Amino acid sequence: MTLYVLLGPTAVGKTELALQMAQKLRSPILSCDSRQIYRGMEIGTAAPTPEQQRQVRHYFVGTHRIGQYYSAAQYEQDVLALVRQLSAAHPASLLLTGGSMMYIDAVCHGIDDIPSVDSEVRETLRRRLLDGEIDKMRGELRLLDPDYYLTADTRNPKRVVHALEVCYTTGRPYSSFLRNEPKPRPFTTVKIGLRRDRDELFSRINERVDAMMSAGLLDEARRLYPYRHENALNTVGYKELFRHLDGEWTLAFAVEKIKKNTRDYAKKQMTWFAHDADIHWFHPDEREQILQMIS
RNA sequence: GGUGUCAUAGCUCAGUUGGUAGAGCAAAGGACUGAAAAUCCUUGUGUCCCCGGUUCGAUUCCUGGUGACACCA
Repeated sequence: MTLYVLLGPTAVGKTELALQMAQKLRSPILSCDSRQIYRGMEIGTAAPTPEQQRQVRHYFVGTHRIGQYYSAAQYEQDVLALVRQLSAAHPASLLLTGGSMMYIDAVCHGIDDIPSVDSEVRETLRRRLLDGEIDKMRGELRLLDPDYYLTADTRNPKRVVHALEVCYTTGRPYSSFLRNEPKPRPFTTVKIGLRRDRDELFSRINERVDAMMSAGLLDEARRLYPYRHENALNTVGYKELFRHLDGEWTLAFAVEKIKKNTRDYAKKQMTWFAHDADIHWFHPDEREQILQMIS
């Protein structure tokens, strides 16, 4: 079995090409997008339209309620289970597509098995972080997991908190769970990357944000406003409009911020992908070559 | 046409009592192991409008240009 992975920065043109690839492969589409997972964020996440979803069966789109916990590790498990389930009907190949870097790696490379964090521990540490105890927490991590402390970016509170969560939940150093070895998979992966010149990509991003606004992104944000503290909505396109709805920013300013933050996100994706030597790169217009490659 | 004000980074501007300059925004680079569209780190960008003068030294002071703006005609 071959798992084709179509990846690339946001707005590069994955969705359209994925449909054609899926039809050629006679595969459903396994979406790999940490925000399209959630229901109700269709406009802001540029989710595949109902029409597109009628053409090809999509998985992992709109499957979760906003507020439901989800993670890259959960995604890894879900994809592996789905692949097992689909392999009878699709023994030769499947198509996975999206731009969530960590989710892609979770599927292709694997995330080390780390016990689930106890929810009380999580809540306690979250509270302590809010109470400004980050320095104290750093000190605790240094004692509990000196190895990790040396290499970790301890200026990033998320890194410190998560490592501590695992230490306190398991009674073992966080780093003792890290093997960083590729996990065996029942498929081989072929990664196809889409890229464009930066100017070209940035124009597309700017235009797409305008298109989202015309399509009713502001109304979508209004509907989601009551849930704005959920992690799912800590997302480009919504967080900026929430500040507008709070009266902090003018609408025009919020829209400019969405464009800017989307551009930054795209750059971040490209930085991540640049280290992956397994990716075969194409311009989205090289459709024939890509379809050739998967035949 | 006259008078005045201004001219500094891609943009908006600060500053140098004369010792070749710094903020915000924009931009660029990087990290990333269970919330990753998250979170975190790093970095400049320069004929200081042009010609000349004074000075050891001018982006800064002075003469003259050029351009923008304002007011007066």
